[in-house]
Amino acid sequence: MYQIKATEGMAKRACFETPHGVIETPVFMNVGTVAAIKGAVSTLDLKEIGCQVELSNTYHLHVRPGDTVIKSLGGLHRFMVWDRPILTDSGGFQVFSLSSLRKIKEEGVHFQSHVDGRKIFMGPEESMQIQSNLASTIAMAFDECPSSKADRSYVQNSVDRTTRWLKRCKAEMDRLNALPDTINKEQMLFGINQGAVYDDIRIEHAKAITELDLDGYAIGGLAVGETHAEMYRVLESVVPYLPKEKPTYLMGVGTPANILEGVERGVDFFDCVYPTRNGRHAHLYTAHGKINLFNAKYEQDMRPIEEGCNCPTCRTYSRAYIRHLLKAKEMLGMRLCVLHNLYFYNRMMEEIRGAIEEHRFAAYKAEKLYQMEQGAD
RNA sequence: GUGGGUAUGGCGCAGUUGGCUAGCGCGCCAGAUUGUGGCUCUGGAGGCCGUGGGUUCGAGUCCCACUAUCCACC
Repeated sequence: MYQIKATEGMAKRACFETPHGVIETPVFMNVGTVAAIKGAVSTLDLKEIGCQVELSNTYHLHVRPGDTVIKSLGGLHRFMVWDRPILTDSGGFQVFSLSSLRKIKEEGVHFQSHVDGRKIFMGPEESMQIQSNLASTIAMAFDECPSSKADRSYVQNSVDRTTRWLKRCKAEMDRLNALPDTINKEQMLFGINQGAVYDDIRIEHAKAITELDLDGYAIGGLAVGETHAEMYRVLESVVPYLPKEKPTYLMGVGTPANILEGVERGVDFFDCVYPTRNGRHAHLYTAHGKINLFNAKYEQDMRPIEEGCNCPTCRTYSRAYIRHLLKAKEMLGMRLCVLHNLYFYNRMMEEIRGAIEEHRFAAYKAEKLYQMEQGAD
């Protein structure tokens, strides 16, 4: 059940009810691919920094420890001790990101495991079965994410196949949810729109997938090499063709600025590896832009990462100390940085929700972008 | 004390029978990174080749002395 509480232009402030609790949108989902937020961050930490939804990956968990193992242990929620919503990505993106290790066919994709090299086959049915075993709150459809450089005919063929795959996903999900030994019989399914930067292909695809009446719709295949202008244009073209009574999810995006632009164009869900990956590599987000703690100028800087930030890291430690930890490759350094970055993202989403509720999102966005462009010291 | 080895950017090393603006790894400095392979990639700074002399058109490369350091022996 998706309920809109306020709107401002295309921007929406809504509540999305799930079997694992309500998701307040717009929301940023914290990425924990292998059922772990990289950087020694626990699910207890996630609660402290305001995470609503955790995101894990079908392909990675299938390879290790195995979805049947997780099912026998009671599902992903119990396994990682997280009682809030979990969204599992379908493995479709790995068709793109592990492109040197796979072959795409009509029935599905043959992978070579990145861990031990063994052969793995994943098609729509397999992806749904794995996600059902993981018992995540929201399962993503198994799709192909074509390269932003792919030519028109390749993209058209790929998108047509993704539509056929989606129908198989839906049928398999319905079948699995009806089985007696399925852990989460209310598992939801989101479809994924593709079409690279070809607006007309995107729109036709959006029309085709919305006929299936799924629980939500994602826009995939963006932020994979195209320009920001192209990404925003595609959003403006496609979002109007997605149902307004369902959540819209922009996959893999993005920077704080990307998120503000996405919210303005009607997106409810976001996820991105930036706060975690950049945190591990000393890139920290602040209201005044990104800082690189590896820079020598922070060697004796006793200020917190961000003045006024209420995250566990900024309440306690200095830039100088964290820089030292990172330089010494101490795990604590990564952990403190990832905590700060995730807190930053989650807090920004909270501010965005408040701004839309009070119909001042446009002003909030302009102010936020202006501040970030000023640069931090 | 004797014999032998080694001295090249912060550290560890390459530098062919002497020949163009002396390289490499790590580190350092800076930048990239968008449904995560704890990565990866891209730039940059930094060396009068231990010191002094010699041979030569030309020496990091050859010769002599000195200094430092390592190993073995007394």
